Amino acid sequence: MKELENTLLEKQINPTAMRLVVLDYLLKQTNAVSLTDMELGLEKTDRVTLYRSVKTFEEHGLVHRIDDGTGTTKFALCQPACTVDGHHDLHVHFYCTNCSETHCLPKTQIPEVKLPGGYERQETSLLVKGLCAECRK
Amino acid sequence: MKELENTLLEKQINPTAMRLVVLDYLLKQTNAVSLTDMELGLEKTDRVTLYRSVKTFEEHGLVHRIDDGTGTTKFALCQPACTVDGHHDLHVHFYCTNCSETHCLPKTQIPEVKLPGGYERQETSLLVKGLCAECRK
DNA sequence: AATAATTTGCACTACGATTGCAGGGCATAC
DNA sequence: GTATGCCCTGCAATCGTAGTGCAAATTATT
Ligand SMILES: [Mn+2]
Ligand SMILES: [Mn+2]
Ligand SMILES: [Zn+2]
Ligand SMILES: [Zn+2]
Repeated sequence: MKELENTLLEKQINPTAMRLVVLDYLLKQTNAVSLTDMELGLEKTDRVTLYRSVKTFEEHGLVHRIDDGTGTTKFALCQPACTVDGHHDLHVHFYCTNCSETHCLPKTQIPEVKLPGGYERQETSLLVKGLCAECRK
Repeated sequence: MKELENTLLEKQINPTAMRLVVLDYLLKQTNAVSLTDMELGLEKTDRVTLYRSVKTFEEHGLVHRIDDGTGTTKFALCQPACTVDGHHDLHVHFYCTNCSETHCLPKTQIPEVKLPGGYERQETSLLVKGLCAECRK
């Protein structure tokens, strides 16, 4: 698992046992996951440690947090462009109202929004709710 | 205060004393407000009653809820276009990272987003975080 | 006024997010 | 090899918001 270790090192994250496990888990997901998802998906993990692990990941540009309107924060791995300097990938997120899954749509970028005079943008997030491809079949 | 009463009646909301007070409060706000804001801004109110009042308002197209990423839901009055059939105003919301205020930007509509094949949209929300006009001065 | 329907207030529950702190692991210095 | 310090982990506990159940109060209907 040198691969995993290098991923962390590249983002200047100390590759501890716990963090390697968390990264491994995240790499296997196709949807954004909550802390509870991780807790259930991993053996013998403490919720708070998970919480702090993903927080560290987030601060180093390895994962991004997603607010899908459910009240439970979800997390997903970032595109390579993201660094410790910030998250530089402005893609749309999708929440399926049927299966309750949250997806990143990395190929769907958030369009430019022209703000009224005086406002200064720092971050933008766009969430679409609806039916995912699976649930529409 | 026939005015207030009519506003409620137009949306087919029973104009109780409590609801008139809540509507009056909302009309005076320039920002979106949380339940706690209302609770503090009004005398002698029960949080749960407020909760249910705005819920009713929301269901009848009088207010809309705003998720500004803080974890605390905010509420604001709708544009006239909204009815009991649904909220028909897709404007951008803005959260100021300095003063922590949340604004509706009714003149800034959410642009079209083309979803990948198979996805079906039901709702769209767009949140911009940054500095508001006041805080940038 | 009596009755029925709706609304309100209080108590209590649920749950995710977050903190404090003590103990464990690890690297480095001596 | 042992001591020192720093980072990481796990547990307990707290916080804050959302939400429910039910009885009492209010409002509408007859
Ligand atoms: Mn994403
Ligand atoms: Mn709004
Ligand atoms: Zn789905
Ligand atoms: Zn501001």
